[in-house]
Amino acid sequence: MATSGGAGTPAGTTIERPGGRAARGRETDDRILAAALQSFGTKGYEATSLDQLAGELGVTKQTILYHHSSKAALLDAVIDRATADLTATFDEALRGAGPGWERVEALVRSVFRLALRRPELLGLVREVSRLGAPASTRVAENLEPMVRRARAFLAAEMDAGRMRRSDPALVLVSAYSTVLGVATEVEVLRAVGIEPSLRATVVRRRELLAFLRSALVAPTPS
Amino acid sequence: MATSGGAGTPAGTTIERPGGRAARGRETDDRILAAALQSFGTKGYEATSLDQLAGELGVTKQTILYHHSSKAALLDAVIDRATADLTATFDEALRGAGPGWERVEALVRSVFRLALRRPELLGLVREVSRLGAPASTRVAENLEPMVRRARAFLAAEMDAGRMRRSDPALVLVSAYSTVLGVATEVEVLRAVGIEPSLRATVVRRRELLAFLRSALVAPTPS
DNA sequence: CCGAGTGTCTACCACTTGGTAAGTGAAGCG
DNA sequence: CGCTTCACTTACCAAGTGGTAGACACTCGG
Repeated sequence: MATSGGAGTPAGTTIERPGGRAARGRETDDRILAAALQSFGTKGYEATSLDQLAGELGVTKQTILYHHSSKAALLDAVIDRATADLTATFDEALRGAGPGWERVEALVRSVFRLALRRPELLGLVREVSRLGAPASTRVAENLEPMVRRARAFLAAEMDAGRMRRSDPALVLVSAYSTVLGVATEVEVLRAVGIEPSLRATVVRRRELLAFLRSALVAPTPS
Repeated sequence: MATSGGAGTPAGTTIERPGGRAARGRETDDRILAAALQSFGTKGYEATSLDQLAGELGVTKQTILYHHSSKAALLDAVIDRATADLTATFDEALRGAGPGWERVEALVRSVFRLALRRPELLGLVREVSRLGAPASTRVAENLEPMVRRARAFLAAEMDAGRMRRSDPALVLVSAYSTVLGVATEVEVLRAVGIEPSLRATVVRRRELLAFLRSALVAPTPS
C-alpha cells in the first residue's frame, strides 16, 4: 500500500527550494546512500534487496538503479561515503588529542562512540572484509592513508621506546581486531554473559584500554 | 549435465557394505553436512544456495531437504557438528598442555592450526555471530562449557597473581577477538601489507603471543 | 512556447530462491 | 509373495532477485 507513488510529497506539489530541479536528485541519492549504508552495515549486503531498500525509502527500485547502475555500484558508493565518514571522524578525534598514548585513547573512544551511535559504519567494515574483493580492496584503498599514518605512529612510538618493540603492522592488526571485536561483537559478549547497556559499555571501554595499554606500552624501566 | 541421476554409483549397483541400506543415508548426510559447513563457513549462509550445494554433491536439492527439513535446520545441524569439532580440538590441545600460560599458548596454536587447515570452522563461528539469533544462541549454548572453563581458568590465574586482575569475561572477549582476528582476517592483513604465507603465519603467531602475554600476564614484582 | 534533460514511475523479464507433492526403486520383514 | 520403510528423484511452484525498456511529469534554457 502506497510504498510508491510519491507518498512523501502531495502529488503535483514539487518543493521549490534553492537549487531547484537538480537538487532533488542529489537529495534522493543522499537518502538512498544513507538507507543502503544502514542496511548493508547491519543486515549485510546479500541480505539486503533493492526492492526492500526502495520500499523503506518510499521509492521504486528503478530509482535506485537510476542513481547507481547496479547493486555492486551502490555498494561502492556506500563504501566511499562510509570510509570518508570514518576518516573524518577519526581525524576529528585525533585533532584534539595530545601525543603518545593519548592518541590511542582518543581513537578507542571514537570507535566506542561509533559503535553506539553509528553501528552501521563499523558493521559495514566488517561486512565488506567478509565479502572480499573487489569491495574489500576499495575499503583498503580508501583507508590506506589512515592505516599508513597509524603504522608510522606505532613505529615512532617504538623508536622512542614508549611502546614495546615489534612489527607495527602486526600490532595494528591485533589492536584493530581487539577494539572492533570488543566494541561490536554483541553476540560474543552475550555468550560470556555481558548484556549490552550504556553502563556496561563504559566499563568495557575502560577495561579494553587497560588491556591495550598492557599489550602495547613498553615496560617502564622504573 | 548429469548433476543428478546417480552419476556416482553405476545405476542399479548398490554397494553392499556392513550396515547396508541404512548406512548409505548416514553417509550421504555426512557429505551434506561437510559440504554445507564448508560453504557456510567460507562463502556465508545467505550466499549458499541449496541447489548449488546439491550440485557440488551430485545430488538433488530435495535430498538435502529430506535429511534436513529446511535450510535453517541444516544450519543448526552444521553448527552442532562444527561446535563439537571445535570443542574436541581444543580439548585435545589442552590435554597435553601444562598449567598456566602454557594453556593459552596451546589454545592459540590450536586456533592458528585451524585457521590453516580448517578455516571453515572458524569462519562459521564468525558467520553465525553475524547472523545473530537463533543461530548464534545455538553456538553460544554449545560452546558454553568451554567458555565457562576458560573464564574459570582466567579467574584462577588472576587469583594466583599470575595474571593482571580484571573482569575475566571481558578479558576473554578481548583475547578472543584478538586471536580470531589475527588468525582469520585475511582482508585486514592484506590491507596493512601482509600477504598470507606459511612463513608469515608463523611470525604472526609468535607476535600475537607476545602481544597477548603483555596484555594478560601480571607484571612480575621482580 | 518548445525541446531537451532530469528524475521517477509502471511494466516487464529471465533467473534463482527455499520449499512442496508425488512418485520410484530397492531393501527388509511378515 | 505383498507391504512398508528408507533414500532419493522428477516435476512443480510462489515469491523473490537484479536488471531493462519505455513512458510520464516536471523544470529550464532558448
